[in-house]
Amino acid sequence: MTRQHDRRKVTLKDVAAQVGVSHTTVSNAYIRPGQLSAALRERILAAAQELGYTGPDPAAKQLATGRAGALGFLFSEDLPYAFTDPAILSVLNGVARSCDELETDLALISAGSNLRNRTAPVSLGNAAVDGYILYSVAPDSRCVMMAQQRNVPLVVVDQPHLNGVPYVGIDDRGSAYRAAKTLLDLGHRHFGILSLKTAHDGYFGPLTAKRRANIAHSTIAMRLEGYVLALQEAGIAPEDVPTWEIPINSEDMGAQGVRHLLNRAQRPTAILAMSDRVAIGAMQTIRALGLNIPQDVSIFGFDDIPAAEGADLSTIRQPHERKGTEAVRLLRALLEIRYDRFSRGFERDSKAGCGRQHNEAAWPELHARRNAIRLI
Amino acid sequence: MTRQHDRRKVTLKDVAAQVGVSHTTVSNAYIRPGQLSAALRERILAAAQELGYTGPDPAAKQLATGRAGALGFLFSEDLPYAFTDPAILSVLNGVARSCDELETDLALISAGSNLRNRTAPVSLGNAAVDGYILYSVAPDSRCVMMAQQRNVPLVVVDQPHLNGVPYVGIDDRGSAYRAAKTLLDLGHRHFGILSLKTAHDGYFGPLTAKRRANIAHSTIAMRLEGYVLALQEAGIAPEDVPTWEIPINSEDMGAQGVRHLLNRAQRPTAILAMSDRVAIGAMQTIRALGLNIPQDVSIFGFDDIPAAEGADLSTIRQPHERKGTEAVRLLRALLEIRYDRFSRGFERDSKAGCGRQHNEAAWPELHARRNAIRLI
DNA sequence: TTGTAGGCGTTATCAA
DNA sequence: TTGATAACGCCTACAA
Repeated sequence: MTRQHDRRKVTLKDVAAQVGVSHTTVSNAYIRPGQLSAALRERILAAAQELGYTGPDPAAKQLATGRAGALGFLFSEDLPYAFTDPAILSVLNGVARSCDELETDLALISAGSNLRNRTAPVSLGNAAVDGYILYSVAPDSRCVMMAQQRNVPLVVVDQPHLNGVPYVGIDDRGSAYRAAKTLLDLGHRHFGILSLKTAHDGYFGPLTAKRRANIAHSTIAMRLEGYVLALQEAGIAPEDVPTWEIPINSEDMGAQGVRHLLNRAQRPTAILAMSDRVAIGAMQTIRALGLNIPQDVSIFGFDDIPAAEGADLSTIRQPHERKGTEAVRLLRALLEIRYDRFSRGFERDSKAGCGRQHNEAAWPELHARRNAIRLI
Repeated sequence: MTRQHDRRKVTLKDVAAQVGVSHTTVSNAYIRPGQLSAALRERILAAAQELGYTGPDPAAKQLATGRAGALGFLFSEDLPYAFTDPAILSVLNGVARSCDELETDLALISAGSNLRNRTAPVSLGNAAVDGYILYSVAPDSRCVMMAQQRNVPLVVVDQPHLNGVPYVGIDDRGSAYRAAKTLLDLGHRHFGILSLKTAHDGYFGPLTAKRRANIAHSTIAMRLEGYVLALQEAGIAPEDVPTWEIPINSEDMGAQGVRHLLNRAQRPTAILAMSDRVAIGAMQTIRALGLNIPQDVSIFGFDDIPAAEGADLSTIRQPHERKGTEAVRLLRALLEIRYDRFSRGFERDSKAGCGRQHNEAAWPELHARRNAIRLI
């Protein structure tokens, strides 16, 4: 039967026929060079070359072995945004580096444009991957459901609260607490908070109580908790701390948002920003308003992106790249267990290496730079 | 036979058995909903849900259909570098956006660490992709050979000279010519050139005649040609134009390299830099030396990365993102032809849409900003 | 509208 | 050291 393929692909069989051996032997020539004589292998490779055989077909190999040799990285963000965010890029960088070392392919999948209409990208179901790294994807996203349905190992980064799925991330709450504490220790009593988005609805405005109770991303929730906790300990009520939510993590949004914090009778002397990009944007506005940093207003960021150092911004350092490498490492561990189990035919303790892991061990560092130091 | 898989995967067959239909019908339920009654489809989907069937296995589907539904993007650079280069990121962004729209997966493959030891990444041969986009990969690289061996459609970006492979890129020579011409028209007669790497050997030094004759990346060669052509037309001999080669496209390298151009008896009044990052770095050094821009030294960049505007740097605007979308578009066209040919069983003119394409039509724009304007 | 049969290209098992 | 045979899970032309 002719089938749909007119010009048939060169296959193992063709090579086998040419050399006069079985296709198994040809397969071995590629996979287990030790299983056949060097001379024969030589002949086979030569014949393959001559026939234009390009090596085992990935799909067929994958079907036969059950492994794709690739893993997927799922973004929560639009790609256009993701590729401008230094923090995301660093994580991705770590992931890519690890994949490179492990000779594993990396498939990029963006949930971005699908978050709003709540439909998951088809890629998610189709991608030839052995497992997924979910980067900061809201747990209620369809993407997460689809990824789980794939029934492949998962690891989440910067987004816990997925049962039985290992998690890589820092102690966001503790870090935020330390940021606020640092400013408190410098004598500040009037604070303003610039919060990242609590939902995917493009909201720009005060963080209302209702929104505060329904924060989609736990990293945001944790940071907020950390700030609030420190302030409460100092006798400052959360209601008295103006908090502005911005929909996009960008300098521009920070610049706009901070205006609403400064523009009030009791002007804050200290700003807690949930990211460095936001903080850096805020600094521009602060200066544009004729205020001095840190004499008039102190500011504290989060992430320690490269630009933070140039801006002399105090911040929390995250080991972004290591988050990526850790995620790959965890995923690999899960995969090994899985394949091991299948090949040996026994059930291992499914908790081994699979349970929730935090990997928070003293990762974040506090970097107090000039701009956070209150002089008076 | 038990095979290696102990806990067998749920397959079409299982669902079919459960519902009491053939597996073809189940397949149709997923692929051609119109081919069966809505009620039956409903029953099938319910059964699938119940049994934990996660949908057609990607590998099996790929083997049966001959398509992976994914394409590969091959970097010439180390990933750590690639993810810091605004120009590359923009291209990648365009690629990713197109893939998203086409519901196609995107596999990232870095040739970086393999360029030196001249071995291609195994991923290249294993990746489940229908075609490759080669981004600025030297044509003599093993990667290119491997990619060609895969016998899948290819598109190259910023790196022509691959026979029969479509090419996406701007008119680098013409653009460089215009950059140089702009400075000439302003009255400059003493130039210095900051060249990007001509080989992957980490060389930092004057661009020798020998190196000039063996430039690995044609974009570099073209830009150099454009500069030289314009200068020659103005009666300036190439030998009289100090040219410094730097191994990495970074601000730091630009800052270091320009020192060697300025540090000579006849100090150049105009610097031609092959990238904005290099130019921006150079500007720092120029100012650090107490020289004014553009009064003492004018400078011209290439790329128009976002930072160029802030730095007030005159430059050549490249449509980075569109390069990415164009590459995907071309690749898609090739794939359609290929599949079409196979499925219809006739040979189309293989030149149709396959030959070299330049897509240069008036893409680059010249952006002359303040810093290139000579006042005297 | 549904089912049958064959094929996609490879790897794994086990016997020779 | 080599080879026959059976999966792997799905798709599709064609027959019913």
